Amino acid sequence: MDKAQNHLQDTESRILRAAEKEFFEKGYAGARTASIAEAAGVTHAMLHYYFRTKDKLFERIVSGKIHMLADILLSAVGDANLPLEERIRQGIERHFDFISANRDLPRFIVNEVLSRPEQVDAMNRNVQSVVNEVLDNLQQEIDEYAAKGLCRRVDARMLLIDIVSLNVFPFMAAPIVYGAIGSAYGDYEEFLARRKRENVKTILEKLKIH
Amino acid sequence: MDKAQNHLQDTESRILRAAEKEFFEKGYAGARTASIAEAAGVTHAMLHYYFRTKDKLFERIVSGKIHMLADILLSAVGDANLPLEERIRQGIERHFDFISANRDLPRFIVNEVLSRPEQVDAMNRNVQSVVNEVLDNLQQEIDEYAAKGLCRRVDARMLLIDIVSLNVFPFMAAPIVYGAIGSAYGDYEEFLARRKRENVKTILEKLKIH
DNA sequence: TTCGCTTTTAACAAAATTGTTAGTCTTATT
DNA sequence: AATAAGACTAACAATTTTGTTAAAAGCGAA
Repeated sequence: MDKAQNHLQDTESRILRAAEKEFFEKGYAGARTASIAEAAGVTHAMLHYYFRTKDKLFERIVSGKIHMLADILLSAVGDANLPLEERIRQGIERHFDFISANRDLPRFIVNEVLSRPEQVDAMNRNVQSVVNEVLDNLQQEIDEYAAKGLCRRVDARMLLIDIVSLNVFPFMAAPIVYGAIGSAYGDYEEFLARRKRENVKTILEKLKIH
Repeated sequence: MDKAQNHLQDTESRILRAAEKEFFEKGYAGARTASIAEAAGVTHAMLHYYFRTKDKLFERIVSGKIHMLADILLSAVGDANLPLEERIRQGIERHFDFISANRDLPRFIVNEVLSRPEQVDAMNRNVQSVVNEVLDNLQQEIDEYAAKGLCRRVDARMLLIDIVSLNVFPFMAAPIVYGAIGSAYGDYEEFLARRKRENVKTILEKLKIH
């Protein structure tokens, strides 16, 4: 061990965990450094000792989350040996499951990251190349299938926006979407399972030749 | 006139306009009453004179916006004489145009309203009855068409969630969606026009019998 | 004009919030 | 054990932010 280890977890990571929770729930402006320290079970000054300022602590959280986004995009690409339809189904489901496992991440990104132009730039720089690569491959595969008459020649970029929109929005607006409509399908988890199937169906329908 | 009219606009509405802008841009926690007063061109104390507290001013803005949501839903219902497909197309387009004309409204609602449970309840109470009425009518019409073999028997509730998701998400996440993908289609307005057509197509595809 | 009401101002008060600092405690190493 | 480095605490300072208040100014009606 290159560091002294405290009983349960070291102070720095306790602060980070508490900070993530606070920033996710209240946003940057609404978050209080004192609340973070209290939730982490440390004195207020420790937060400044480890991270200097509220801003630097926030940046640290954000940069971790931005990396998650690139990761999930790549991991959703899936197995190149599968037939196109199956790959797309798998991609949609993996993306949906990721959002489901990180339910307040989209709102955090949209609210806190997108309102800071510098971070939008950083994010686009990080994401754009991998997105374009994924999209170019997908488009090529769609075109090949279409040439053989196996699917329609749809636009891969539009398809990606469709998928992300369908998967993400119901989580972001969950209290209204479920409150006003979704509750007709049972409890929240049942509703989500239904949405997941529906989204796969919606997207595959666009590809299918009838 | 029952009130003295100042040169351009009375103080109260100038504060309201400035407040809406500030709350939309920075959220409740990030908004500063001093900035609002300055932007409105009045002294800081006037804000408290007219609205007592920052909170009451915020509630006033929110309640106006919640009413807009119910209105657009109803106005998107459209002309009952049109054939089903045309009505749905019109509904999607009207909804899209409304969001396009109020581009930061969705983010405001999701960020600021959905994080306050009392307001979510208020909103659901306001919206739920009209949503259910609209949905019941739509479902009935879909079923009639389906019985005649004119369309597929799709679930109206799922369809509504699809429409709202497809229309709203690209606006909420505009900086990434356009920055990473959309810019391939030209300028932002061109991209939006393309998205609008694409969304109509996606939804109608779900209904179509091939 | 004078009276009474609303609107506006400037200064102030109270609380909250971020950040600092001087000094103490702990711990590993020699 | 002595030392030095890092971890930690408590108290404090500076600023920001919301909200108040007492008095002044504006304005219509009697």
